[in-house]
Amino acid sequence: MAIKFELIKEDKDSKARLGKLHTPHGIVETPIFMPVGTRATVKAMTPEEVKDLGAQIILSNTYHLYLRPGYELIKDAGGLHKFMNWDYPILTDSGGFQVFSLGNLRKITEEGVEFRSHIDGSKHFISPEKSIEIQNALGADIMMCFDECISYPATYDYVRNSTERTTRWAKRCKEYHKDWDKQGLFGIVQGGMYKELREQSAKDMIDIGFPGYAIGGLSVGEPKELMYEVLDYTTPLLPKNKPRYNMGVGTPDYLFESVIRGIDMADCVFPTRIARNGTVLTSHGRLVVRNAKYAKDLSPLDPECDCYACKNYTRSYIRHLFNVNEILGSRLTTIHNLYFLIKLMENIREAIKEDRLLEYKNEFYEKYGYK
RNA sequence: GGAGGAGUACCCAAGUGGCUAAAGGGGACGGACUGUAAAUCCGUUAGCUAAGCUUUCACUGGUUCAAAUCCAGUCUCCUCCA
Repeated sequence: MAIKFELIKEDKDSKARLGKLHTPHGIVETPIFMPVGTRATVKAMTPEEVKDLGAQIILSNTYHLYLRPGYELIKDAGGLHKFMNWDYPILTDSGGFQVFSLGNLRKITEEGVEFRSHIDGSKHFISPEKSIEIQNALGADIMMCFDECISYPATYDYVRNSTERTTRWAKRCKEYHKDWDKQGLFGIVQGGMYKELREQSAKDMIDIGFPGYAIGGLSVGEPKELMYEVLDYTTPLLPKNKPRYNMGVGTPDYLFESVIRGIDMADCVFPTRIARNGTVLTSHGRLVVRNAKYAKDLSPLDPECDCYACKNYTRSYIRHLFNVNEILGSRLTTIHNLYFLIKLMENIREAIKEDRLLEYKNEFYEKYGYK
């Protein structure tokens, strides 16, 4: 089996876990934050930089790579790892999120999803089998089942029908995938914000059986308390000896709250996206570095940070770069934000190890300015 | 000296009697961003005691119920001819 999860320790005050995720391209320490590199690149970063920031695994995307450059090209290039020069673990999303994000550009049927390309409007059809075929060609260590990420709010009937279909699709994904020594495949629990449907979905996914389970359909616009509530009752349903992945969360509070509820993995475009838009995460909260008030501020983005950007550059300089639309601005803020979350997860792992996660969380929240 | 053209908000620029505190860009300022249709998107950008009121389209005066828009004069700039 390509994917093995080693549970090292459980936190005494919460459901947090410390673990090691074994993959064909190395071991990932959990809980982990995974930077997103949708189009075979973590935007603005070289893979070497991503690695130097401490990233252990990155995400990429089936739908985007299928459209461009095409999965056969990547297969011929020796797979995604080789193609993008990243020799560490990769997880590919199935295209399921695009069923959500592409809105009226897609049509869902039992067979699969018809997409209108967001690039040129051309029609494409992705079924569970097709998604796995593409992901097999890409060769990521961890593949995701093709699912529908349901938007919020959604009616009970819609969620039930969609979730049941996601379950049928998961079976088809599992059946289609052959080489389990080379690549793992995770199931995705859906069920919207309905407890009963989450429970059913979790049970169904476990019955099908995967080396890891994700909780999908969260962080789609629902109030955060609702997300925490869903995590509260969904996470404990998942097997202890398998990794649990909360898809699409990446603010510090979401990460803390997920980990505390027993989540091992998370990914998010948040740090890289807001970085390119001129916002950074700091130990004292978010800071919009392109704001005028930093024009003459010669301090680093975060005085308590020892990332490359903070060690070498000032807010004033980085604001200037944004002001004149120089690409280095985005690069520096991206470096900082990724480092910030990677370091945060490192601290979280350390805190779990020392049984002081909740203390650490409280300290962090207070300083960051949460609540 | 002669002929023609132009002066609009921070900048460029549309508008040539009422629906114009004035289109559209840019800039500036602020906000959003959560399995990436994103180096994107949204909002504000004359002043105020902001419902409303007051002062604006080079300047001065005039015509009109009503003027950025019409008329007269003045100033400034541009092009061409001497």
